[in-house]
Amino acid sequence: MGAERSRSRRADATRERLLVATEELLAERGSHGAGLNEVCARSGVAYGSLYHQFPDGKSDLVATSVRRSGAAIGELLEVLLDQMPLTEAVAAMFANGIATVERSAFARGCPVGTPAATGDDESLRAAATEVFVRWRKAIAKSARRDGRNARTADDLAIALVSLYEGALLVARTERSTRPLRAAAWAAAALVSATAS
Amino acid sequence: MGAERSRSRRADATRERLLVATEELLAERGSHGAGLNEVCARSGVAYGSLYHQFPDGKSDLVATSVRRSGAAIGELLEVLLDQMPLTEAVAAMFANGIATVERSAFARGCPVGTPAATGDDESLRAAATEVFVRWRKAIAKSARRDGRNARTADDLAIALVSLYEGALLVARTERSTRPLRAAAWAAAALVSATAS
DNA sequence: GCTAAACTAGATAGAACTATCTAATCGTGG
DNA sequence: CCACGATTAGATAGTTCTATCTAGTTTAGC
Repeated sequence: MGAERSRSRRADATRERLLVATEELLAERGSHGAGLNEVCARSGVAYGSLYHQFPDGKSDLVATSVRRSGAAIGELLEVLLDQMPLTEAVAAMFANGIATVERSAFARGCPVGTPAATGDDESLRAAATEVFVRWRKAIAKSARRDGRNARTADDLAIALVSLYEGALLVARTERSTRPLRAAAWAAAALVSATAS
Repeated sequence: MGAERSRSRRADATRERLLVATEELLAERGSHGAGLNEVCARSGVAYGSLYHQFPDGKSDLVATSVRRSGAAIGELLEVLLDQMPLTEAVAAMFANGIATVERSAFARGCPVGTPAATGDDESLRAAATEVFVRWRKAIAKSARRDGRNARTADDLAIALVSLYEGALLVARTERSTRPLRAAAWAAAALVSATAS
């Protein structure tokens, strides 16, 4: 799979700036609300460059952004799960979610879930699905290590991802971290309730 | 508050058709993805009528739709919570969510959460917040009846709403009811884990 | 049944968005 | 250090979106 084509340093920097701006906008307004004009304005990259870097246009840019954001969060999650027990890693992820919404004054939600919520585009949907599956697999693996059976571990992992996404959505809507704190508490209760 | 201005039967029917179409589109694509053109096309109502019925335009239409959908779901929830124990009512709500996404072939999510996820509009945000608060209050009341203290009841209620919204989002993204089934299982576990 | 108000219809203006195209600039291998 | 491919810039075309405007139709009260 996908050995990345080598690119110049300059091009990489441009891609990076475009993807950062796209990720922000997607987390704020979803896929329909993220206009390419604003992506360019925020990133300081010219319109033409966008289509050079992402020849398939918006669809390409959005799917790449979702995969990238999702991979970054996934890596963090995997590192945490390797270093500490499930309970603590889950708590850390919710703390991270709280930090995200607070830093942006409740403007930004999840850079994967927010665009996925509104996406009528198949490549976006596929990218978001891959991301959710990766997250879930990492959690399920840790849950099995603690002695849970495969089915319980999977269900727990899926529920934790859903809870995280939902709590970010509600928190951003209500402009309050309370939903995230309540969800973190519930996640902990869920983890211990399903402990072997 | 708000005694509704009396309206003709015809006007009520027009409003109704507009709101139904808007609710569908919002649940499918969020607020930015729901174009007024398509609202009119789906409802068979002319463009001008829309602005007669909703003089403040899209903002007005969307907020009204969110409030209406939210009230309908809230009423169902309240009725269920009055008729059966919390566990069963929660299970019924998740079953209802499964039916919704299946009936629409995974095209529609929550008519409140989906637009809220992408909303940069204050009236939409306020409407969605009211809806979430209503749902949560109904659940918390039932949870307190079962002997939970106020804090636990509130946190449980908030978490259940978040879990529901997140599971709908993930289920629609993955085109699978599995996230909703896992979330229903987790919700039941959460309810019994917090039982007095 | 007639009149006035409420409602509906469809055209249109103006802004925003995606995508494309041409010219200019950069930077790296020979 | 020069020449050529890779990259960037900004203008522009064609859609689609929101909102408004004017004319026509229906409903309800007297």
